[in-house]
Amino acid sequence: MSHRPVSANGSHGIPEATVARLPVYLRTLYALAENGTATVSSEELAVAAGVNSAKLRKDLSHLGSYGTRGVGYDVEYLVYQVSRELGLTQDWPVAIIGAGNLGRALANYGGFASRGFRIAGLLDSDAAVVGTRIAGLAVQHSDEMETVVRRHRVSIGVIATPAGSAQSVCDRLVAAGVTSILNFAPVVLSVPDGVDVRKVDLSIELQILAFHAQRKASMSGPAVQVVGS
Amino acid sequence: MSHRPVSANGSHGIPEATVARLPVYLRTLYALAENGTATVSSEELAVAAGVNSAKLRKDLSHLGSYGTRGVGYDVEYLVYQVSRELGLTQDWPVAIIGAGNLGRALANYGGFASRGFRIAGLLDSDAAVVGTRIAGLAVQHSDEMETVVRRHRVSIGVIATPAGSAQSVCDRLVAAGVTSILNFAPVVLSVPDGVDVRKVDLSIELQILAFHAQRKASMSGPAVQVVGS
DNA sequence: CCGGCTTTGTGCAAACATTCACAAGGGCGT
DNA sequence: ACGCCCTTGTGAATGTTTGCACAAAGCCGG
Ligand SMILES: NC(=O)c1ccc[n+]([C@@H]2O[C@H](COP(=O)([O-])OP(=O)(O)OC[C@H]3O[C@@H](n4cnc5c(N)ncnc54)[C@H](O)[C@@H]3O)[C@@H](O)[C@H]2O)c1
Ligand SMILES: NC(=O)c1ccc[n+]([C@@H]2O[C@H](COP(=O)([O-])OP(=O)(O)OC[C@H]3O[C@@H](n4cnc5c(N)ncnc54)[C@H](O)[C@@H]3O)[C@@H](O)[C@H]2O)c1
Repeated sequence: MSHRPVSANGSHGIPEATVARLPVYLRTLYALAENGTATVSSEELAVAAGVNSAKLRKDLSHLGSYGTRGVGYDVEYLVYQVSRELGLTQDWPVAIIGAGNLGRALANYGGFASRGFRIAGLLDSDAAVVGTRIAGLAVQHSDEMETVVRRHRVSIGVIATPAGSAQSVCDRLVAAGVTSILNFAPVVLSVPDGVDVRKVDLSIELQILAFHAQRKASMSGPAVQVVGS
Repeated sequence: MSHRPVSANGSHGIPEATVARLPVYLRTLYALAENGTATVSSEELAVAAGVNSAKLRKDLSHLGSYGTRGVGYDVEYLVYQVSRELGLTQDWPVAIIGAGNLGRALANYGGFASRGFRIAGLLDSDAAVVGTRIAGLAVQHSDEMETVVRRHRVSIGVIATPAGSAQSVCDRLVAAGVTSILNFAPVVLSVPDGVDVRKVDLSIELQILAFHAQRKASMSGPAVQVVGS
């Protein structure tokens, strides 16, 4: 997903690749903290997070100099710093549009609320679904989208409708003031500048796996190997 | 560049970034085909897929020279070529481990089977769930994992269990012969060389969105708009 | 058959990302 | 108080991805 190339490398010059890894570090740090670990070296943390330790250090160095040479990082302190950088010290109201199979699974997902993401609304256009309660939340009609977004100051919208409705739902969310969208529908959404879209696409992930699986298979399988040279 | 004389280039040269975009192009091409479009230019396809047209052309050039200068690409032919490259001309049996909220949503997901991915098994360790039918499939006990993987020659496994079980499920899948894993559990899986893991993590995506949302908020909010004192 | 128009395929340079390798810094044992 | 040992933070080297810009190539109208 290409984002705008961030106009100027202002005070916040954190590379996109780093931003994408910070949540992984954070999760790893939480696990360590729960485990009673007070201090961790870049090497240990890197192994636990599945990355190279130099990369981890460089990533963390973008947030500031929070380690102690010869010792490592204070787990609790680093949790705080990473959380702050990611904006997790505040609450983020989220609206989920589409209460089908996926929308319901998302609403039921505990890990959702666990990091400050609060479901402010669960909307659907199907009258048969509206009014039912999911995870303690009553499904609202999607006519309420604008109202919900404004009342709860929702800035993050999750699209879990069929592909055909995704763009129009997206447009409405944006018009209502949402500036960040997580899209589960298999379509490329088009949005105005200033709005961030991230997609989660099961089918794409499987196809990427299939590509590599095929490559592996043609290696050890039939004798169709090494032609080039 | 040294001109490799022949053969389609099955040789291992497609950049990872390209591989990740091919499924998007493929989806876009299917939409065009359904729409009756027979031929498409790189510019049109690029816009529909949400990428730069030079990038698209370079991506496609890795598969071979399938365009016609002055005209564009034949949609149907390109669908075939991209599909072949991704390994979608064959069937990929998939096993889903964990038939909870997410596992059930996945099993019910139509787009799953639509590209040659066939659910060969849906497994769970909970006796209360085993035996129930989901999307026409009986949930099997996870003791059957090895049997299912071997009998159906499953090479792609989908992990939809709680985080705590994910690594052990992963180990068993790998031991049984699975070499590609799609992981929905919020943990870093460790696997031997030769095994591919891709993760889908809702929580990470939200945190990335929160980071950018925070930055946007601090732009227009308080007078941080550096203008030069 | 030719010249003009359009669009591909790619050389190249810049931007971005990863990794190595080590000097600088800091704690700890003596 | 000192020096040893460990680990951070980062310059520099290397690798990857992007996007521009344009020559080469194919179609079409005349
Ligand atoms: N289920 C999965 O595992 C899965 C996986 C990957 C992607 N997806 C994608 O996620 C999306 C949802 O999948 P699903 O399985 O939940 O589908 P679903 O059909 O079960 O649910 C879709 C819901 O959206 C509602 N809806 C339709 N149009 C709407 C609108 N304009 N406004 C509000 N609500 C609307 C429908 O009433 C329905 O309840 C689809 O785009 C699907 O391709 C699903
Ligand atoms: N629900 C979501 O929207 C969502 C979103 C993102 C990530 N996730 C992650 O996906 C995973 C599944 O989420 P869920 O909401 O479906 O949870 P869930 O609790 O509803 O389902 C988990 C299922 O896995 C089964 N299970 C547990 N251990 C097992 C084992 N060893 N072998 C086989 N099956 C086993 C359980 O019996 C249960 O049926 C979790 O790791 C969760 O963090 C879920």
